[in-house]
Amino acid sequence: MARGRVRDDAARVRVLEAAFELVGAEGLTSVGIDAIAAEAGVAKQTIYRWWPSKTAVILDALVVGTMKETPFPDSGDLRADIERHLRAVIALFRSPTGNLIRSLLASAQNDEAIAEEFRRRFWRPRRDLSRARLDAAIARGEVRPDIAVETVLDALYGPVWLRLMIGHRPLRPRDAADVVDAVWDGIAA
Amino acid sequence: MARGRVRDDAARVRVLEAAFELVGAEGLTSVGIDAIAAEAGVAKQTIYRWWPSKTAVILDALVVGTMKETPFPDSGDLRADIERHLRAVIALFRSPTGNLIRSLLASAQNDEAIAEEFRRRFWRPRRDLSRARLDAAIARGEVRPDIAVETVLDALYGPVWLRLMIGHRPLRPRDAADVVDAVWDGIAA
DNA sequence: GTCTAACTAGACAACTGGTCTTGTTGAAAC
DNA sequence: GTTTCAACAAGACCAGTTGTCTAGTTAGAC
Repeated sequence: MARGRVRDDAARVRVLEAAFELVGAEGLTSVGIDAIAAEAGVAKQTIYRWWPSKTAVILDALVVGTMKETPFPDSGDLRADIERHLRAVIALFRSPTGNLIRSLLASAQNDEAIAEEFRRRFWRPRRDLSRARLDAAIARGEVRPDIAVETVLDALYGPVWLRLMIGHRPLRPRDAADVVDAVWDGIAA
Repeated sequence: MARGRVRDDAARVRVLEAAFELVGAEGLTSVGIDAIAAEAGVAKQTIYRWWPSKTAVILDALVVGTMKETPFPDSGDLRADIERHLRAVIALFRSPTGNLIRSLLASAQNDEAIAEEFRRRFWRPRRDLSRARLDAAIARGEVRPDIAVETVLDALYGPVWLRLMIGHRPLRPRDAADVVDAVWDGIAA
C-alpha cells in the first residue's frame, strides 16, 4: 500500500527521548524546538511532520515516558493503598517528569486545546483508576457511601499538585501519610 | 528633593487597570505589552521604566486589584467560616481574576523568580491568614491539636486550585460544602 | 526661567515557533 | 534492476513577541 519512504520509527523515539530529557532538565521555555531536533539528530521539519506543535511533542513524551509509573496497588486495604500510591506520585513529581508536567500545565493555561489533550491523555486515565478504587472500597463497606467521590479525590491529590505548582512546601514522600490522615477519618465507614 | 518631572501616578493606575482588564479577558499570551500600553494610553517605555517585565505588571495588577477579595470571616465557628471563605475563593477564581491567577501561575512554572514573587506577594499573605484561623480554632478546642496544619490547609485549598488549573471539574460555589465535608470530620475535636 | 527626569513616539535588536524550499534517501511496486 | 514517491536533512525564511534604544517634549521643583 504505502508508496515512498516509510516513517523512521527510531527517529520518532529519539525525538521523544530528547524532548523528555531536555525539558525535564531545563523546562519548556528554555528548550527550543531546534535544541530538541539537534539533540535527537533530526531535522526540524521531521518533528513538524508528525507533531503539530512543540507542546504536542512534550505531551507525547510525557504520556509515553510515564506509562507504568505511579502504580496503584490493590491490597483490599484502601487506606494503605492510597498512601503507597501518593508516595509514588510524589516521587514522580520530584523527578524530571515533574518538570514536564509543570511545563505542560503551564502551556495548558493559555491554550484550551492543550488543556483538553492533557486531561484526555494524562489526567483522566489516572483519575478513572483512582475513582474505581474508591468506588470499590465503598462497595465493600470500607468507605462511607455518602461521600462526594470527586471532591474526596481532589482533596487527596490537591495537596501534592498544589505543592508541585506553587512550591510553597517541600514535596516529600513521607508527607503522603499526612495527606491521607487529613482526609481518611472523614470518609472511613 | 526630587529634581525633574515627577511620576505620573494616574498613568501607573491606568497601566494596572488595562493589564487587569485585558489579561483577565484574554489571557497573558494573547495580550502583548503594546496592547496594554495602547489601552492605558501610555508609551511602552513608561511601562518598562517602572516594571521589569510584562509578568511583573500582571502580578502587580493582581495584588492591587484583589486586596479585599476573599474575606475570611471570624465568627467563632470555623467550619462555617471556612465554607464561606471557600465560596469567596471559588467566586474569585470564576471571575476574570481567575484568568490572571492562571496566567501568572503558568509563568511561574518557567521562572523561579516569578514563582517566588507570586508566593511572597499573593500566596503567603492569604495563607498566613488561613493558618492563623486554624491555629485559633485549635487553641479554643474546636479542632484537634495533633493535625498537620499545613497539609490540612492544602487539602482544603487543593481542590479549588486543582480545578482552576486542570479544569477537570466545574468550579461552583456550592462545591465549597463538599470540600469542607471531605476534611472536617478528620480534624474536628 | 532653569534644570532634569518622566513622558511620548517609534525604530530597532534579539529571539522563538513554525513554514517553506531544495535536494537526497530508501523501501515498495513494477 | 529501475521507477516511484513520501520521508528525510539542511537551512533559509516569515511572523510575532519582548525588551532596549534614540530623540525630542513636558511638567514640576528650585
